[in-house]
Amino acid sequence: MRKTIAKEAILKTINESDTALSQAEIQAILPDGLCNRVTIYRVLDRLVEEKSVHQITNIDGVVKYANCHSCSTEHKHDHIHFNCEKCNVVTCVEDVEPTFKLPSNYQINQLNFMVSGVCPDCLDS
Amino acid sequence: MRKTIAKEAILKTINESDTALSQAEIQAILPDGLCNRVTIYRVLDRLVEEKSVHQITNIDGVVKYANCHSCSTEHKHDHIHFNCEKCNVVTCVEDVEPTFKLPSNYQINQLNFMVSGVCPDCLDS
DNA sequence: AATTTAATGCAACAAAGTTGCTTTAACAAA
DNA sequence: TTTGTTAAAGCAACTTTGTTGCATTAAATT
Ligand SMILES: [Mn+2]
Ligand SMILES: [Mn+2]
Ligand SMILES: [Zn+2]
Ligand SMILES: [Zn+2]
Repeated sequence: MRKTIAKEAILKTINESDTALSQAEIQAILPDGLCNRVTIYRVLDRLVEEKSVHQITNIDGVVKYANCHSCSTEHKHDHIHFNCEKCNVVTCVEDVEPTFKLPSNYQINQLNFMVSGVCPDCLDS
Repeated sequence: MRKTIAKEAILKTINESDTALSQAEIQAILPDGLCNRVTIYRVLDRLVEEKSVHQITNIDGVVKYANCHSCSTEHKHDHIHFNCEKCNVVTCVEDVEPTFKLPSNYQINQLNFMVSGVCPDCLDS
């Protein structure tokens, strides 16, 4: 994957954010005119394929992207994600990995665990 | 909520299915011309509000609807859902409820736990 | 049977994402 | 440094999916 202005800016946006971002949110953050909206879609696809970012599907169906925090050895993204219904923010709860026991005759490729409610910040205010 | 032909047919379709169904899938199952596609959207919204069916957001963002199986006392839907990448079917794995420990300063309203991979049926074939 | 109003049908609209194709620019080789 | 190759970007058109407004229909209550 070539090191283009759009790719660098989008990856930087995701990595500097402490919440998961959608295409629309990334577009809003990027300097106006930095790149076409189609380019954002295409760069995001490539970043996911390249395993440079994680993909989360929010409880409302909107796809969000988050930085790979501790994926140096292995690309892993099995923690819980929290969707705040007040501030509409999705965060990686990196230290909370759920446990569950599916029968062994299921082949597991991917997890998407969403918890929705009200975040600590919105609760005390 | 009034007992209409569309509502009865849609609820029956969901209840008779052993997999979760999307609006598009329900529309394909219903007899042609039974009701307008907009009606399906509106009936589904009401069935969810009325707590007659459960709502699941698949890993691809598509919303699916499943019957309330053991919700006579309480409307609860915290088990895992499995998305098969081969047969493209979403099933409720009713007996597998994940455990996780979020800090108490999170207010939890709703869960959406998806596991994606290959289902037992598709594995041995 | 008459009344009320929830529910439906239909058309138009809106949001979100995709595709085809031309042009641009990253980057490697000469 | 120039040249060639092709991935990536821009742009317009399109598709898909879901929503809204409003007139009409039909459930349910009296
Ligand atoms: Mn995450
Ligand atoms: Mn279920
Ligand atoms: Zn919040
Ligand atoms: Zn399958």
